[in-house]
Amino acid sequence: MPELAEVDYFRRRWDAGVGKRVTCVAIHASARIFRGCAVERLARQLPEHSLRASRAHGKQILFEFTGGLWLGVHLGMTGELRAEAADYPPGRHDHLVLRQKECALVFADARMFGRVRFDESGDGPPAWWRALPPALLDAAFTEEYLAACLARRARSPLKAVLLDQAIFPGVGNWMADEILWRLQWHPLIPAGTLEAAQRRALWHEVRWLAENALATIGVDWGDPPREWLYTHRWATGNPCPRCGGPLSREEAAGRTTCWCPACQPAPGMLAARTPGKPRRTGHRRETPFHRPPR
DNA sequence: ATCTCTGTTCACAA
DNA sequence: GTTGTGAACAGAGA
Repeated sequence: MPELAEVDYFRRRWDAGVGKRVTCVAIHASARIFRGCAVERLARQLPEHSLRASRAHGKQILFEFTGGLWLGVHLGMTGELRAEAADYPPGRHDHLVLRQKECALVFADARMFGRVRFDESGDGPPAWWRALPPALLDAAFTEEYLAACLARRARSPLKAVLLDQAIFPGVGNWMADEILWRLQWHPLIPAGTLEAAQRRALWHEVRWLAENALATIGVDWGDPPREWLYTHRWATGNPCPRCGGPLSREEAAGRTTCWCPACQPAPGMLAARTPGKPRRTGHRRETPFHRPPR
């Protein structure tokens, strides 16, 4: 479920516990989400320490505690973070519960593709966090950097490259499809065929979508504007919000991919075209739609 | 019963 | 070194 904006939404669910002390920790110690994690250390060290702050980077989340303790969270496919009442009784999939006097911070994950890390790296974030590539909205995510990444994956379909977390941290299946649809490029065009102007258009589109997804989904789990592909991409044959033609859904780069055959012609027929000005539709959300998490 | 899914990793092939 | 494929992980919902 979670991509960049959803991840940030879930990260903020735990803001309820910032500045507050952890009294005890409840854990499903053998749950798969703790693979490679020092669970016993986590359960022993966290109590009596306070949650200080959190940050997100793509699909990764990092919680900082006093005492130089760090909790890393990846939500996988079905992970979620919630703040519940202090006396909340953990459910079957609530694998990690940090109890505080005021509330209970819960990490739940039915399928357990997610992951929890625990580090005692002191003042600075753990090594794995510092090794993350430039975030999409970071100043280091430059057009030149992007060009170098595309060159390295020149023969891969662009859809596959967009899903590469080492290049586009936080982009998942729906964001990749949204970006391609907005650019009117077919998902299978090779990343190396983009010309300079097209690489620039891609750079702009990626940043635009990251910002605007954070501003809609990231804030309150609201649906993105109807002008986006997002709300239409779930069923084959739904009308393309740009041209009204039927949308296609097929597997590409190992994932179900939705695109408009009319707006995004196949690679053999027409190479990726350069849009004049990047489209700027859907800035505002006309019909606020609030859906509770889960 | 069967299929799908907003993710990642690993083994293996070319 | 790059790229593609399939399996595996594990559960819920249609």
